[in-house]
Amino acid sequence: MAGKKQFDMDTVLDAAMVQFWRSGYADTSLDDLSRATGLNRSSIYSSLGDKDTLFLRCLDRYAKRYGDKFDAALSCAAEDPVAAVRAFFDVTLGRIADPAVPDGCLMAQSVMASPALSPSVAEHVKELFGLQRPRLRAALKAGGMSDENAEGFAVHVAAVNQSLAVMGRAGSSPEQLRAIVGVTVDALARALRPLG
Amino acid sequence: MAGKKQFDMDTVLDAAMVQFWRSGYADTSLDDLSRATGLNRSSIYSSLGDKDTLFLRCLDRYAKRYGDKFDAALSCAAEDPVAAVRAFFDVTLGRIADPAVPDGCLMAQSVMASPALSPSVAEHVKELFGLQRPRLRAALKAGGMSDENAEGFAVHVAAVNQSLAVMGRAGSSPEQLRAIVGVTVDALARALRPLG
DNA sequence: CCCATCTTGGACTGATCAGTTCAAGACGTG
DNA sequence: CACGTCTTGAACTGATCAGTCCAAGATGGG
Repeated sequence: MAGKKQFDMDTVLDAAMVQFWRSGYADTSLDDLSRATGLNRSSIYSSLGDKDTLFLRCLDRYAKRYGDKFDAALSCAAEDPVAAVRAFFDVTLGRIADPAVPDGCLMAQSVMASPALSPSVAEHVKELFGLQRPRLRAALKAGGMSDENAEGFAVHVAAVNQSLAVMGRAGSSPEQLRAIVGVTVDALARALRPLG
Repeated sequence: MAGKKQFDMDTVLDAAMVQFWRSGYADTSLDDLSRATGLNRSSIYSSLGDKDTLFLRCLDRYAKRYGDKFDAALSCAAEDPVAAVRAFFDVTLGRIADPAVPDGCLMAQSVMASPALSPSVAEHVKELFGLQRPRLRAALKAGGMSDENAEGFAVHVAAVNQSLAVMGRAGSSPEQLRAIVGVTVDALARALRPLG
């Protein structure tokens, strides 16, 4: 059965990430990971490391994948910051609406569960989670916002964006999620057109 | 050692609630609960039921305690809806700042972990979590807001309020948390003074 | 065609989990 | 003072956990 790796690393990491994403770190056993990836326990250990190591890989994978999408959404911030923030929220709304992927947010639920994680993993989660605010601040400043306003809106938008996953998992409808971001986008549009 | 109950039920329920609040359902073992409450396993079972039953009691206790505070904060909505929403957020900000109580939010983290809970418990969590929105909607309508605006702001405020617990657990400072609610309160003030 | 190498599957370990059982013993009643 | 009742502590059960180990066997180089 062996001699050559019998699996595609990307496929396996995606499957593991989805498993952690759906059930969280504590409620994902190695048997769950084995079932989800199709790999045996010893194959997981030899190829992906122990549970903490694999979890960190999945966190990084998640942060990279959606971080890139967030960056792309915000890339037009200099020309149209309101459209950029709208596109930013659309990344999350699209992810929540995507039936191919769990609802919720791996980062948000890992942060919430951080007291139960090992300290080093918890620290890593918070670092990745904290990347969102500077990303937004830079975009808003590029869009012409003052330092102070950009700081305040950045943390607000990051918070609202994160809340969508919780509200979605709590059963809020897509319309309700759009209403949540609508208030923020309107406030941003007004802050950027103080003369309007 | 026995013949009469050796503990105060309120004290014990508070201790159990705090334990679930700090560590979540999955990462709270009966040994943890036994240590936190000072009660033996069999005493927990005979007096408080099994883990699910006790968890439900703690959820209800949490929802009642803070639900009452939220109601009190919103009671002045008819006269001053902006101050009411500000007071609403202050309940959460005060809770997060209170060192006597864990950061995070028992409801939010239970919702996030709901796929790992038993279906009936998950359903109960979502019901309790969903009480926030109608509470806010009624207050905003009492404050003179249109049905449509009240609905949108209610779900937005509920989302932002929930996000404070996540952001706080992720390490956001009290100033950042205030900035998050500041954007929402400003938007609300503007929506309520369309002629200003 | 053969052998060294490496993946794989499954069995195993010790720890911990939720939940049960029961004897020991403290209380209140008579 | 004696007895029934009820709480309590500790031991126990079967399941599941993360992590380890090793024989079986497929592969590719020589």
